[in-house]
Amino acid sequence: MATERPDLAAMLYPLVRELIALELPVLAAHDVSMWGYSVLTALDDTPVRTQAALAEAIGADKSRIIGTLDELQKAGLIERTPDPADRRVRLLSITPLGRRVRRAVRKEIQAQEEQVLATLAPADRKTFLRILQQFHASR
Amino acid sequence: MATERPDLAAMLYPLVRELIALELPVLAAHDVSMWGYSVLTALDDTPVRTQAALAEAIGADKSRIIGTLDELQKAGLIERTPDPADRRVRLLSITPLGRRVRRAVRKEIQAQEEQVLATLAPADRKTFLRILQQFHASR
DNA sequence: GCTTACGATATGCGTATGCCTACTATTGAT
DNA sequence: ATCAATAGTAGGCATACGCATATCGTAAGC
Repeated sequence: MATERPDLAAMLYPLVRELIALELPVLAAHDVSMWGYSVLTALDDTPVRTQAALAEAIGADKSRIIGTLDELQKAGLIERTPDPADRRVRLLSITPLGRRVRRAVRKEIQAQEEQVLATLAPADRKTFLRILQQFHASR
Repeated sequence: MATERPDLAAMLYPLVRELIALELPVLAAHDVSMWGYSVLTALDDTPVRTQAALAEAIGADKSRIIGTLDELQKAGLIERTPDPADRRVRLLSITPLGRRVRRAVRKEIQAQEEQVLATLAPADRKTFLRILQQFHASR
């Protein structure tokens, strides 16, 4: 049976808070919002998609995502092209600039994350990352 | 060097979202808010404290925590007694009822968490929990 | 052709958040 | 005795969120 321990959320939430605090300055330096970065990440990993599908994929609200897309488009980081096959649909794609920004941001963010990961023993660090990727891939 | 991987927050946040979704019905069933549960947990683990210290401990706003304390007090889950030594201070303590509620909630929450933890191999599960507790204890 | 369904968009509502100010009672130092 | 600092409390303000609804153009089945 389980040993006495705090709830998972109680342990994870402060960690996430700390990680977000580490991310914010990086995002601000690149003029990208959290949602914007989330969109760039999703588009870089999976090229085209409808906006509704994108919203669902990143856990955002379908109607609230539009301002984010507007900003990204205006900054030249993504493109919204009407689908010739279904003119209701806007095909989303990341631009080369968007890709560069996304990767630069990710690199800096992961550098910040070292402050957290460095506290783990090498074997633990490896296991931890593997488990998280497993969770991430399975949902 | 680091293998290509999503950001920690990108992997952790969906997980936390899922865990919170599992918690909410449990909390609702016991008529306790998330902040309320957070307060009960803090007080059960460390008996007395001033409200300001409590707020800081659970990462809440000093002024926004008051409604939560009012509710908990009204429900008989905590007590606020003036400190005889410094009458500005209200000493906070969890009541026996509060303790029972907190522990019942935690038990049910951790039962829900099994849906997440059960996907891990036994060794991974053990390591994962150990790492999280390590993070949790270190901040 | 007409009706129904769907994608993108805009907007409103209720609520929660972080941050900040102000007020009262009380303390502690001068 | 006076004054600055502190704990708890209350409230305002700007922002963000999830949820719901409405509109408009388009698509597809009948």
